[in-house]
Order: sequence, then structure tokens, then C-alpha cells
Amino acid sequence: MSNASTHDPEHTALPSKAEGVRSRVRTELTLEILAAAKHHLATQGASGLSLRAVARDVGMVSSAVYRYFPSRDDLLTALIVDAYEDLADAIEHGERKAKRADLRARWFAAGRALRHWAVGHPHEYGLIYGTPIPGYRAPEATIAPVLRATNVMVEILRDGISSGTIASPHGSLGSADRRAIAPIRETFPDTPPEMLARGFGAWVNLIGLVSFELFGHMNNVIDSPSTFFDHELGRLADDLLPGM
Amino acid sequence: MSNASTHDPEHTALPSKAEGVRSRVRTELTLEILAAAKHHLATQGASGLSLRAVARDVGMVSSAVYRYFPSRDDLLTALIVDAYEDLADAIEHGERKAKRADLRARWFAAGRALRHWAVGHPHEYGLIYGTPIPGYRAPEATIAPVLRATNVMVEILRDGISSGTIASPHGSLGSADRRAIAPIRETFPDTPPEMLARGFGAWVNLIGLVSFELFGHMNNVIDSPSTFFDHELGRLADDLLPGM
DNA sequence: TGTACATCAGTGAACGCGCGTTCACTGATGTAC
DNA sequence: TGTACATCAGTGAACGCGCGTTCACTGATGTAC
Repeated sequence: MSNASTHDPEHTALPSKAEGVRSRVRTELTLEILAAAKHHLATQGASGLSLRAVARDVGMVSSAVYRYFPSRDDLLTALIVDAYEDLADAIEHGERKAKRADLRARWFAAGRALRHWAVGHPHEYGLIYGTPIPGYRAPEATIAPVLRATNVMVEILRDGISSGTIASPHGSLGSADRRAIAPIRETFPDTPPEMLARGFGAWVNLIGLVSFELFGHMNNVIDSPSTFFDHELGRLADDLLPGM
Repeated sequence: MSNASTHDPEHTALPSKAEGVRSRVRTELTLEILAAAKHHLATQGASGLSLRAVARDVGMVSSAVYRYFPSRDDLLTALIVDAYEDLADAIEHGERKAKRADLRARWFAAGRALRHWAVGHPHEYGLIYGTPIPGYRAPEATIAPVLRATNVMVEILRDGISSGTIASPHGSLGSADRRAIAPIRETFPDTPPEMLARGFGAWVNLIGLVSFELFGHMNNVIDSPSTFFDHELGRLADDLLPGM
């Protein structure tokens, strides 16, 4: 019926003139509800996000929101997908500013874009990389946007290989290790497993650094998290992109 | 008056016979409330933890809990401190099983103890390393137990230096980097800054790995998180403890 | 040892709050003939 | 173009729930003389 899916309305084509008024208004209102929810998330955090509060912001009665999102969890899912997309956008845009041939610059740009987005959107970051929300199960819809972010990193490594500027990491993977990372190898079949393992490890390291900072564990430990983050970016680059 | 502080009753000396019955019962009940809260945390998670639910478990009326913990936040603080202590215990006990001279074995034992505890106590782990609880501020009481865990790691590195088996990491820190890590340098003044930076980075990496696994980000990526964790432990050991 | 008073633990009721979700309804928009 | 019916959006009331915290109270334990 309506082509304004409640699950990812922002990725739906804009309402064409062939659509009726009703359908156009529906898309707009769905976006408005989502925007209000995002604003609530950004200011109060995920725990302060309630259907009723969002409804109040939009100027609706709480039950009306059910015309757009069948439950609170669906609204949450939309926000999670949105956060992943936002983060992927930030990383992609950041990385594109660096010269293609300068792999190290691309790595730094991507990493800094990650941290910059996270610092600017702590609640959104917490929603995706923090404690899972109890009773909530991440739907399949989040898989694609997650891949967009990691793809940027993998591309840097792949470009290094194809241009001959970097080789595979030192040491080769044992068979148990190869088996352990089987799923990610299927996702990126044309990338050496050693590099995948190292690249994924580096990605986890970056997320760990950002989480440590945002979740308050650098207080009384590190004075300048951004400086330390850059320091770690450099160390990882030395390892991932030797000779660059 | 009462020497059974409500903040860390479990670390209070056992009630002596000189104490009256009242004071002894108070200590016992404080522990009982704390145990009920821990059980709730372990089964329902931090969000399902309410004063009323805990009171029900203990068989009290909700208002009675206020005789022991002045507010929900104080109960939460006790749980957080408890979790840090538990984790520190686990790491210390794990690490002690390795031979003193085998730094690599000690590093592996400590790391595995961290992960093992986290996997066995996901909600406790989430309480300390996950998204901060909104409106809650970590009190000073958590500083000491946090240090206990990191101390184990630092001791391994220090033992390596004093026994001459390892040297400082390659490359020296720039002045900006030195300034960035000033607080941790004050905490461990007799450890080379380069080693501190590298050691702290490795610790953040480990926490990142565990968080990634527990918070669900290894689904569809890594089949055997424990194998990958060991792989990363080895990689970090190669870097931290070269030649061991 | 005994009495009088002070301290403390636990009770039960209440306050005021917000939440997700359901449901019968009104009125407006869209559709088929 | 006009009418009759179907679809949909939004309302307002309600259900049932749980929460943190306060408060006046009863009864038991501890203390001073």
C-alpha cells in the first residue's frame, strides 16, 4: 500500500506528485517523529526516550504515534539504523578528503572522523556501541550500514595491496584462527585473511578507544584523549601500513 | 557510630562480639540487600534493578531499604565498586597461576581472566564498561579497585624491565604525547612513559575486544571470540614483551 | 538489678510520576461507479 | 461531475503497571543512672 515503510522511511524516495496528499503527509510526519526521537536521544539519551515524550514533541497524542511506528522497539530500530548510517556517512566523508594514494592520510582521516562523530553524538554512539538495550534484538536492517563503515577501512588496506605499497602483515594465521574469523572472510573473500584479522583487530581497537573516552574511563588517566587517539592511530598505521 | 558503612560494607571487618546484636544484624542485612541487588543485576541487568524489587527479594517493605542505602544511587555505587573488585580479584587470581618469570604466560593469564570474568558476568561488566547510567556520577570510591586491575598489567611490564628481559617500546614519545598521558604518569611515576602509553593502549584494546564480543558486535563476524581474543593477546604480547 | 528514656528497624499508606499499549470514536481523504 | 462507501489519521480516555521517596507510626533494642 503505502510506500513509506515505517522501518527506514528516510531512505525511501521522496513522495512523487503521483502520490496523494495523504501519503506525502505520512512520509513527512514519519520523518518528523524520527527527528523528534533523534533530538530526544541526543539530549536525554536512550533511556529517556519514550513514545509519549516523542509524541508530545511532535504535538500528537501518544496513541497517534502507533500509526507510524507499531511499537517503541520499532522506533528504536529506526534510530539505531539511523545512527549507523550517520556514522558511516561521517567516516566516508572524512576519508574522502584525503588523497587516494596517501593510505596513511586516509587511515587517519577515517579514524578521526569516527572519533569526531562519536564525541559529537555521544548518545547515538552509546546506542550502537554501548550496553545493549535489555530485551531488544538488533534486526537484520543494521547489517548493511555496519558494513559501510568497515568497508572504508578494508578499502584502504585493499588499495595498499593492489598498488603494491603494502604487503600482508607479518606472520600467517593458524588454522584455528582462520576458522575463528570465517564469517568476516566470507564477507570480504578477496582480502587476505591475515590482513582481515589485523584490520578487524585495529577497528575493534579504535572503537575501544572511543568507548573508553566517552564512557568516562580516561578521567584521571589521559589529559588529552584526542592526542592519545592520534598517537594510537599512528601506531596502528605503522603496523597496518608499514612503510607508508 | 556504627562501623558498618553503607558504602562498602563487604570490606568492613566482621562484626566483633563487642558489637551489639543490632549492629551485627545491620551488617548482615546490608550484605543480604547487596546480594539480592547483585542477583537482580546478574539476571535482569542494571535497568531492571529497582529498590522495590530488591526489597521484595529480601522480604522487606521498600521503604525499609532506606535504612541501609540512602538512595538508589548509593545501592548502584555499591554494585559498581563490587563489580570492579570482583574483576580485579579475577584478574589477580588468574595472573598468579602463571610462573613469575614467564611474563608472556602472566599476560595471557591476566587477559584471559578478564575475558572469562566478563563472559561470566555480562551485566556486571556492562555496568562498569558499558554506557554510563544517565544521571549517575561515578564516585571516588571506584578509583582504587580500577587501579588494582591495571596494576597487574603494569607489574608484568615492570618485572620485565627490572629483570632486563624487555626494553622500552620502540620509538619515543613526543612532548605532546607525554603531556597527554600526564595523569597516568603520575600514578605510575617509576615506569617509562613509552611503556605506560603502550600498556594502557593494550589494556584499552582488551576492553574493546571484550565489549565488542559482549555487546553483540562479533555476530556474523567472528565465529570463535575466544580464539580471536587469544590471537590478539598473542599479537599484543609480541609487541609488549618482545623476545619473550 | 531495675527503671526511664533514647535510639533504631521495619511497617504500611500515600504522593506524584511516567510509561507502553489498546480501543471505540470522529472527521477527513481517497476510490469506484 | 457527483454520490456512496472504504480507508486512514488522530483523539481522548482508560488499563495496568512499576517506580523512588516521604512520613507518621509501632515495637524492639540499647544506654544512663
